[in-house]
Amino acid sequence: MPFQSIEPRRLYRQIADQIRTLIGSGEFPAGSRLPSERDLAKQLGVSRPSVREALIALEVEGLVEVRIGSGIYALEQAGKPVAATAGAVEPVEAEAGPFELLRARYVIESECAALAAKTARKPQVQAIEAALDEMQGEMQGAQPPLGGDRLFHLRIAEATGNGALVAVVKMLWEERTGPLYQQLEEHYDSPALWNAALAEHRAVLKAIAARDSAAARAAMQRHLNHAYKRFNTGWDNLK
Amino acid sequence: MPFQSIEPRRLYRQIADQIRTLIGSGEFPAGSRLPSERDLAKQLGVSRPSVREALIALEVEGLVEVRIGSGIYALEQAGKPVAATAGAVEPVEAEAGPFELLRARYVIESECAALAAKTARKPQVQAIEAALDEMQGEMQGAQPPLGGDRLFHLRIAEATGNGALVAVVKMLWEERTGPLYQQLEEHYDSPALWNAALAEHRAVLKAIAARDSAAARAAMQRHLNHAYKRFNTGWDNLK
DNA sequence: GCCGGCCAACTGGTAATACCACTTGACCAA
DNA sequence: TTGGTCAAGTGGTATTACCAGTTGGCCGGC
Repeated sequence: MPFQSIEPRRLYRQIADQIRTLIGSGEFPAGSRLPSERDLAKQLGVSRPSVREALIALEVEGLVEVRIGSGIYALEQAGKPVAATAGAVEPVEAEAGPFELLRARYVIESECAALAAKTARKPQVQAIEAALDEMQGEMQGAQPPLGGDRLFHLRIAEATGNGALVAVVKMLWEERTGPLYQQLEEHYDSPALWNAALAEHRAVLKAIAARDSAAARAAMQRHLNHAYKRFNTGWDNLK
Repeated sequence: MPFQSIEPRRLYRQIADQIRTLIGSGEFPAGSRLPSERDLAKQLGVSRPSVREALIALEVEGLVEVRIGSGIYALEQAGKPVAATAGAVEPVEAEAGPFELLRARYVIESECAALAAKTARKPQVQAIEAALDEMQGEMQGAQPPLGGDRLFHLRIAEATGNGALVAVVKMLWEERTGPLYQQLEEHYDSPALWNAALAEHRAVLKAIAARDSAAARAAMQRHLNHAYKRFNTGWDNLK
């Protein structure tokens, strides 16, 4: 019984999503003026306060600028999640956002696992175990174990004792909130796949508990490699 | 005539600032429930819609969580620079900020160099060379070649073709702005040390240009290891 | 013709109010 | 103990109104 938590997304978020999409798709180019709050409310069939709430959310995100008495203007999207970090040189091989992230995690988290195997003590190992337990608990509740999954990877980073690495892993994980990612999550969301992920997690934990640095690195590499492949099939299905 | 633009900060921002301060000062500890929207409006002397707008701004920033029918709750402040990322478990080996960062860079940038050796093409190699030239130019001007140094490491990350890795390297570099770091920079700032760093950079570049992945990794490790030691002597001198 | 000021239309800013849906906890009955 | 109901409190949304700022056109004067 795959109950997915009933979560009536609040109106202002739905409105913000729509406007965000319109800006992203070039419907409202950077610098252009959007319709007035009243017009937006009318066109969207919602009240003006709701539109205002959505606009404030977008303003905080830095997507639009509100000028009193003048109107609402779309802004340059300087700080796109990650991809927009185009350097002075053209990219070598363009890779879509989610896959970029997974490759980066492959590189970084494998080394984290290797390091953790050297530095982790009992409390750290227990913390990782607890994350696995939470993951399993979520799965028994027929929920996608996203919380436990995240916790597992963070705990390993924490076990390195290096706050900067924790911050990096956390940062990469935050990127999973993008819309593209969420579509892929759905393809990923089957009990069989999650069970596979859980088993791979256990292998990583086992290597860390055994202080086997090379094995921990290899296990994490295997895990993220599989995740990459699983996403890839989901990607193909989307097209 | 230092006119500062008359900018009547919008009400919702003022309200958000106040609440943000209260959360930051521990008045509303993480997890605690804030007064209801109606109470906040009454206490602040503003209307409820304005309070709602402020709360939505804070919600987008990740400072509070709004639960329908229940109330508003202060959240953990996860996103502080780096150090405040105290995990649920006590750190293994406490390490001061700058050394944490260098260790993290050691792990991550070594792999970046190894990857770059595989993926870099001529334009990327030339971009790295340009960064070295800039570094050398700054040194001839008797300046600490911070700009060129940063550029060198960023160019290597860009040469991997992975935007996420670029973002990570950039993020770690930003942390160099801390006060503690700057004190150390002074100790680091001698022509002899910078010349050593430049030579190490060249070794990395040579390996990447030669498509030698393992050598690139080793060269970068050597470089950051030396940086670590140089900082360490500076650290001892401080005490 | 050109410049200045005025004014009206439009825009966002804020407030007040009302009603709905949800959560919570107390209370009560089986 | 269990479950159910119910009322109070909470956030969600809509409606309405009015204020204050911006904008652009109009019209007078120079």
